[in-house]
Amino acid sequence: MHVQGAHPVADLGAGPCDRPLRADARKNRALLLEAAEEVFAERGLSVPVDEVARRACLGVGTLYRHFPTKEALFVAVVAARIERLRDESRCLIDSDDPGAAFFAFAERLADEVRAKHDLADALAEVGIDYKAELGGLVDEMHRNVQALISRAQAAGAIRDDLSAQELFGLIVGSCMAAEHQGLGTEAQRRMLHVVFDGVRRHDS
Amino acid sequence: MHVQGAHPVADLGAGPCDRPLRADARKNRALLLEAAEEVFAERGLSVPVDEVARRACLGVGTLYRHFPTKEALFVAVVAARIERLRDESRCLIDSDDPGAAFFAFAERLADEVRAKHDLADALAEVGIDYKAELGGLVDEMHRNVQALISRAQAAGAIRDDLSAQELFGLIVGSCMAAEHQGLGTEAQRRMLHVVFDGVRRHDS
Amino acid sequence: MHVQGAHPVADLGAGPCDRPLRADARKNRALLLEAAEEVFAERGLSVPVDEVARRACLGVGTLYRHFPTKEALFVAVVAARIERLRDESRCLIDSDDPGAAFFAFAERLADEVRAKHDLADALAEVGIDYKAELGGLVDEMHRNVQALISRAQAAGAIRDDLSAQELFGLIVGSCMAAEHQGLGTEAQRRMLHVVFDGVRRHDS
Amino acid sequence: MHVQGAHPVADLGAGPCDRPLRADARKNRALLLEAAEEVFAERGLSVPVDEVARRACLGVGTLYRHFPTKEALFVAVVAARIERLRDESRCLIDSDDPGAAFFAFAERLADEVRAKHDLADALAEVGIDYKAELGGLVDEMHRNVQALISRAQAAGAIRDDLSAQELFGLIVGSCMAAEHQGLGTEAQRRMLHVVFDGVRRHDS
DNA sequence: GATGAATGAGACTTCATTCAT
DNA sequence: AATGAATGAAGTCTCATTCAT
Repeated sequence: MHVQGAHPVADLGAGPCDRPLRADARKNRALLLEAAEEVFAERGLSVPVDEVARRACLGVGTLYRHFPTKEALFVAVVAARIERLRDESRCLIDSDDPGAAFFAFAERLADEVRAKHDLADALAEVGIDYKAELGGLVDEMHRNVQALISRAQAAGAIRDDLSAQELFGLIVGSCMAAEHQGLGTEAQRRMLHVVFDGVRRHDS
Repeated sequence: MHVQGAHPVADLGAGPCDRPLRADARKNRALLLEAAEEVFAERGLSVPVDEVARRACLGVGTLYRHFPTKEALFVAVVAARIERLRDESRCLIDSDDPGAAFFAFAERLADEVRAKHDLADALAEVGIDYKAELGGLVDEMHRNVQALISRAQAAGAIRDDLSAQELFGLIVGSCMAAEHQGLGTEAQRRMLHVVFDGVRRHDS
Repeated sequence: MHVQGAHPVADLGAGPCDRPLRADARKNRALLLEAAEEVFAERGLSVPVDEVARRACLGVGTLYRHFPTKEALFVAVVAARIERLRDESRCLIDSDDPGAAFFAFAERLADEVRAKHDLADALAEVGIDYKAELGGLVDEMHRNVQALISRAQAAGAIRDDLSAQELFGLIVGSCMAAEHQGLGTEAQRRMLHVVFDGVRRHDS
Repeated sequence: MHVQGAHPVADLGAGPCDRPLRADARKNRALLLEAAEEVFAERGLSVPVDEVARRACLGVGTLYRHFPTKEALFVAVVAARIERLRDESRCLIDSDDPGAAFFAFAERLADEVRAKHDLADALAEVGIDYKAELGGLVDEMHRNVQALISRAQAAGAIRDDLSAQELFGLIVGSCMAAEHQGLGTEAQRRMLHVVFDGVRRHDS
């Protein structure tokens, strides 16, 4: 899933550390990130940090050694997800079928959002608060997605007036709402297809 | 706790009440609801209740006399909004142009959601948590909207596979996401039109 | 002990409140201040605020309603003491025997400091951090003391090169140190008299 | 815990050690003491131990190997300073001019205290808490200072009712207070001279 | 009925100390 | 012996809710 080298999760929020983290520390960091992702997804951003620590079977202190703030932890969770999407979008850019590539990514984005409502909040809030902190990561992903869009538009597969931001808004928003309303998979699928149909080129 | 008929949470001056509150009490209740709507819209659901009381120029005690719980206050705010939408949808049902009526309501819903992010959360969460508490109110509104949809479908204006819930999800979701991302009015408008295009009948 | 009207303790840190505090609230505020004075004196500034609250037989919440911050509480304690000294110094200004008045105040200051080592810290720190917060209070007291000094100097009772600040430093410092070293009353008295002798006019 | 002779806490390179630490260990111990002295002086006793370790470019673990407790580290810092003063006072005892020797030491003590507010706290608290732990060190210094005082008294240079403890109290206290009040060097000098004048023999 | 003071559980965060590497 | 990651008790502060005035 991680396409290129090293420790892609660790390069955000950890600051510039000369030597890589010790083996156990890296494992714990990953445990914490995983636990946080789960817990935030299950119970929203208002869960106490102690809960995250407990889920990771670690002390709060450890959590705070890795993430100096609850917000930092959250940002790191979001960053990990954005990284995944960035990498996946990059892989799709060179596809032979730009339309298919576009919709594949859109589906993938929807998958990621579904059942993970904090990413929804997160991506939604990224545009406002976290853009600074997530640095170029969001921009990179946006550039990739914009490329997917442009190529799909050039191929005549989708409408011309659509930006990456709007695409994110539509998909994230619909999934988020669907989930909050407790709609079943079927209804979610229909909603997504309404969006897809809206995105497709019309001759109206 | 609810003593008399119908939808006791919502009657803030709309319909005639079986045993009406004293004049000043009713005024205070209205003040509180108004303040709560404002404050929740501005700062989200996490504002302290004291803030709501202060905005209404009343003591917390008074607030708690009218609403036994912060949640109850919130439900009442949501209820008031749903009532408005219910009434507006009812008025549109008998329109001569079902397609136009449908889109008019959809625009109206989007207006209501825009810049009121708590209603977004609220409507979104209604499907899950508050359905019970909001009693038939949501159902009524849904029935009205379903009627709008059916008539628009019969008139060939919109696609056949669309339920009221999905419509809500799409509109609420896109507005909510647009707002959170800080997108401008123009982008929001484009997103909404993507949804509208998706909702329209296609011959694909 | 309070020379002029009303509630001299409450007019610091409470902000401008139109109507005076309710009777019980004022009582509790006083209880808290008293408890804080005691507890700080006994165990230094590092006591948990909970301890202060417990001593006052009140909840922490109440403490925080009256003093928004641990520091604010501390400032209020200091303020109460400075008020006392300000008032006492004012009373001594018009004495017929400026030298005696000066030494009387100096003794009084020493009494206040002795066995209250937080005032020591407090007065000491006033010059740096709290000057802003204690507003004119410290200045008022300093002006009074400066007047005492000037009159005593004019009367030839004390040396010419002495400012109020230095006087405070000498007295507070010696008492504080004496107390910390666990010196007995006798030694403290001797130290104070060394200072007094140093302060007196010499013909050297 | 203290295995061999005399004043085991203080031997950081001063005297010959019965079973000397390995060269690097001794260097680390010295680094830590130096760092602690600096850091405590700059930021007070409340600095985290990690800060001391970082300043010494060592791990906390190393710190704890040398000093079993934060308090132990602090005691060691104080001990080092007291040793210096002890040695200096010893050198002055045989001076030809006991009065000058006395005031020289007093100035020296003031220098040591000035701008090192932890020694102030430390020396002040020595009398209470650390006396036991610092073993005979303080006593030795006190004996030396007492000798200085006695000789100066015999020479008629200073008043007869002055003990070493009181001298310390006066000097430490005035410097400490001066520093806390943020008084400039000039005011500090004046305060010290008031004390000196008080200490001198008067024929009053 | 209205007021706002009181309450205290619980949130986030720090830091002295221990222990695996 | 050195390192720095882990620990968790304890501290400050918030806020939903109750209750005396």
